[in-house]
Formats: sequence, C-alpha cells, structure tokens
Amino acid sequence: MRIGTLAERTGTSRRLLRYYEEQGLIGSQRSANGYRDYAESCVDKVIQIRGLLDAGLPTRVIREVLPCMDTPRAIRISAPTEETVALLEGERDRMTERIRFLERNRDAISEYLVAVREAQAEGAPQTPNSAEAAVSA
Amino acid sequence: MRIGTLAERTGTSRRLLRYYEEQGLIGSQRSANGYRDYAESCVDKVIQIRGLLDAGLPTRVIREVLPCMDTPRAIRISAPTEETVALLEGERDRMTERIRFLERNRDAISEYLVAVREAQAEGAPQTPNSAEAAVSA
DNA sequence: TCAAACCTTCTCATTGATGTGCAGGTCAAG
DNA sequence: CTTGACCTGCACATCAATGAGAAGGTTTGA
Repeated sequence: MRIGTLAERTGTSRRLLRYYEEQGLIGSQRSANGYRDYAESCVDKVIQIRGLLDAGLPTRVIREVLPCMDTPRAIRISAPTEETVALLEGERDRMTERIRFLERNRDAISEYLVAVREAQAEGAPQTPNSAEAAVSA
Repeated sequence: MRIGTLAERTGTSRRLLRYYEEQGLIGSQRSANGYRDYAESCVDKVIQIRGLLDAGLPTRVIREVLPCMDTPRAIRISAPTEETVALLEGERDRMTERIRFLERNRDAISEYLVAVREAQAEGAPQTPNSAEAAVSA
C-alpha cells in the first residue's frame, strides 16, 4: 500500500511515516516510480510504534525491540546475539520499572480525584469552590 | 535547605532544579544573600515531578496536578476547577492505556526471550546462530 | 586577615528528541 | 492540462534539559 493509505489506516501523517522510516523504525519497498510501498504488517507496526513512543520509549529502543515482535510470532526467531538478548532483558526490566512508575503516579492522581469527589459531596454542596478559600494558604 | 542539598537528595542537577522553578513546578524562599531556601517537602515534590515527567506528563499538566498531591494529603484539596478534574481524569485514563500497552509489549518481549531460550536449548546446541540461516528470509 | 575552594546567582545559547511545514519537483489518472 | 498523491530536502517548532561564563557569597584553614 502507499503512504497515504497507511497514514489513513494508522491515523498518522504521511510526514511522520517518512520520519519513522528515516529513524529506521519501519521499512518499505519502492515501486518503479519511487513511491513507497508498504506491507500489510506495517499497519500494526506503526500502531505499535505510536504506543511505545507514547509510553515513553525512545526510538532508539523501539528500533531494537520491534524486530523481535514481528507477526506472526512463531516464524521469526531470528537468532539474536547474546548482546541482543542481554539488551532485550534489560529493556524488559526497564519496562517493568516504568510500568510500576506509571501505576504509582496514576494511583496518586486517582486518589486525589477520589478525595476531591468526597470533599465536594460532603463539604460544600452549594459552592463547589469553597474549599479553596479555607485552604489556599 | 539550599539547592546543592536538594540536588543531592533528589538526584537531580542544580541546574534542573532552577529550571523546575522557572517552570513553576517548585517554589523556594530566598535567604538574605539571595540563595534559594527549600522546604523539606521539596524533596518528595521533586521526586514526584521526576516520576510524572517520566510518565509522560508535560510540565503544563504537572503544574496543575502537583498542588493537588501535596503532603500531607488531607490538608490541601485545593479546589480544582471542573476543567482540571476533567484533565486529570483524561491523564489518568491515558496512563492506564500506556500501562496496558507497555505490559503487552513487555510480555511480547518476554515471550520472545523464552522462545529464543527454547530454540537454543533444543534445536542447535552446537551453533547458537544456526536458526538465523533457516529463517532470515 | 587572606586566600583557595566551593556554592550560588543570573543569563544566553545549545542540545536532543519528536515532530511539522513548505517549497520545488515528479508521477498518474481524469 | 489540471488535480491530487507522492518524492526529497531544508527549515522550523516544541519541550525537556544542559553548558558555559561572569559575578558574587560562604567556609575553612593557614
């Protein structure tokens, strides 16, 4: 498929897809006229890239990790070197750390939201902002 | 405490602490000589800022969120506007999404690592890279 | 008291990562 | 021939963070 189709199907701009290619995150064939020609699997790949970037992983890491998660999974074991395995183990651990971090902070926000609701429900049903004056010092 | 102490206790650079103040994330008193004087609570605050930034929240959002998470929690509810609450709910959901995504991808890496180990153990004990030739197409 | 070592201040400039905009040109279909 | 999708390449935008330099405060020990 061409870049416009991929852009539409993944919800990213054409420009960004070229950027990801430049960064080595995705690849493409070229048609005779020079147009990029993407495989079907690129759709999932791009979505995955978006997710990983949004999760805070830098492109450098995604570039390493992504080839190991090709679909269909079973086909490609692709003989990693020991260094690659070590790197992946490291990344896996870092991701676990990151997950914990996110959970802690999300929970803090959640707790706050609960506290706000409670304060609004019991404390000041008439003026929702009345807590401020009492506390703002 | 002065900036060097805070930097040491939070593991951030002095430079970055000044930057956070410039961004409105933390505050400080000034001593007679102009030196910044930080409250004890700043230690936790800075660590939390680090966590939230790492979680992908922009400073603009953290600036909104942070006053809501002051310790001790109970004292300050600080009357968020409805917009802030909505924003926080959005961020909370986005973080949950991110967590799910990270978990999925981390698990994919884990699975891959397991598959690699199995392949190495059973398939080709003599040449660890022999899988590559069979698959690399 | 003096000086060296260290800490702090401010400001301007820069880096690195993730994108976006746009100009100038090519290609293909109506 | 016009329109729209595509190409390359350069510049720009934003955000978080850092570097460097000049000037002044603080501490400590000779």
